[in-house]
Amino acid sequence: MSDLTQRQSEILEFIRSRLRDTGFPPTREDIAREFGFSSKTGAQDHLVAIARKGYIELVPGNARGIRLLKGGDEVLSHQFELPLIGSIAAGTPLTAATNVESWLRIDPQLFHPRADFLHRVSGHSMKNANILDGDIVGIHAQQDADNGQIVAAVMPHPKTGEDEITLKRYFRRGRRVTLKPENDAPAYRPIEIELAPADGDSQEQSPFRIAGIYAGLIRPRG
Amino acid sequence: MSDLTQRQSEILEFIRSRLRDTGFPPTREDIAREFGFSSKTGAQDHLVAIARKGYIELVPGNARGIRLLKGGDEVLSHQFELPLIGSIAAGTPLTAATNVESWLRIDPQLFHPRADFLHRVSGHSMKNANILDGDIVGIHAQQDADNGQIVAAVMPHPKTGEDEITLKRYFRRGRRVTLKPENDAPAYRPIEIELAPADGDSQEQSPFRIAGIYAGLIRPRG
DNA sequence: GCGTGTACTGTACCAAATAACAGTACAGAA
DNA sequence: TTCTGTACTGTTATTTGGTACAGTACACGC
Repeated sequence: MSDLTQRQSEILEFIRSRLRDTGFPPTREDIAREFGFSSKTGAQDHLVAIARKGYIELVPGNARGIRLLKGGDEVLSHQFELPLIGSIAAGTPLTAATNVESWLRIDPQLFHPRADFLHRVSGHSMKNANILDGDIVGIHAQQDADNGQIVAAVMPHPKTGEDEITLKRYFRRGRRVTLKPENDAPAYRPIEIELAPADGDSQEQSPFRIAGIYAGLIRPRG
Repeated sequence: MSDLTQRQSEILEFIRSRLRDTGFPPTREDIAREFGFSSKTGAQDHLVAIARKGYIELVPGNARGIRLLKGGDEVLSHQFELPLIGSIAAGTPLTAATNVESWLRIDPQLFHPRADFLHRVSGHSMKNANILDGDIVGIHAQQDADNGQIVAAVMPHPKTGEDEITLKRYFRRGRRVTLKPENDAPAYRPIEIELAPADGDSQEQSPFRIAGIYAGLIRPRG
């Protein structure tokens, strides 16, 4: 259906999500920041390409002058839908199109705080928090969390090495982070992480990052 | 309905029309030009007033950072909405308009079996089934149930006498029905009910009826 | 009469944002 | 091999747009 390249449709999807979340389109700089470009020209080039293919219209000289053309009513319907995020392709932003398993028709505003995406829980590690295997949790996207909050952490799977989302209760003291499962069984051990010192020049990748905080759940069966 | 002044609602309407037509909000200068102000400060003052009254949100430092809050003309089909049933007015069918507290935008097909209506749980009587106070349960409407299923039972409140919905685990042996809470605390006692003999002419009201079976839940907060 | 809110004009500053120019690198088709 | 398109980095010029400050005028309630 799409004659857009992978990257281009990711960017188009980002524009849609920004419209959904903030009510207005992103700037070139917003796009560059989201995808990790160091220059906004990269974003501009993509926009021109997407516009040339007829998916958006660029209004010259206007800040945020991006108008969606195709799939316009899709934007409206996406207002009450949430992406279900499965596994995470390396180096992609979380809600990139490739990581979206499906869209579920649920009003994001049902959750408090508002949910930005969904994730299906597998396993029983959060049993004591009444989050069960097969539940779909709503996650409010944010980069940090308070002590004791349940977070969606992104970290490589111990065996496959592929990035995945897990729910854990978050505690931090200084540079020491503890991610604690909520299950008394001995198999469930807290994960201890020592954050790299924050010297601006460090190239080191943190072993995990917070994708957001737990904002509620859906249990799809009785 | 509107605590906005004449001028303020004109400006709000202009913002809406711009979003419809161009896909992004107007700038202060756009507004000033439209209404013939010679200075954009006039527009800014109006925006601040409208924001203060809760109709829009201004995102500081962002070009066109205007977000609509109220009055998004949401003409949505009920196809992807479910009624939240609160207390039940005497002699009304369950999903009669009077009993509907609100409509929540959730795809009924998310639940298995499909949900026909929702009900907010109050109390901890189903704690062991991992259904908590404040959870919103999806109910699949049907008149009977299998032994061991969790049902939404309609019965008069012991004090007020008003019909209400409660969740219980359902067991039936002959004419004897047991509605069992899922909580070990001694305060939660099973309810035992003797059904009236089923002679077709009986005018007798059964002391309870099954509104449907539990089909899953939504927990709206983290 | 005084304070408060609405409805503007006019000036000014500066961060936000667009947009153009000059590159590099790589992949696939002609 | 050359050409075209994608996917960027880096720099700079210029405009757009937000916001603060200082006013004027009028209406309304206390």
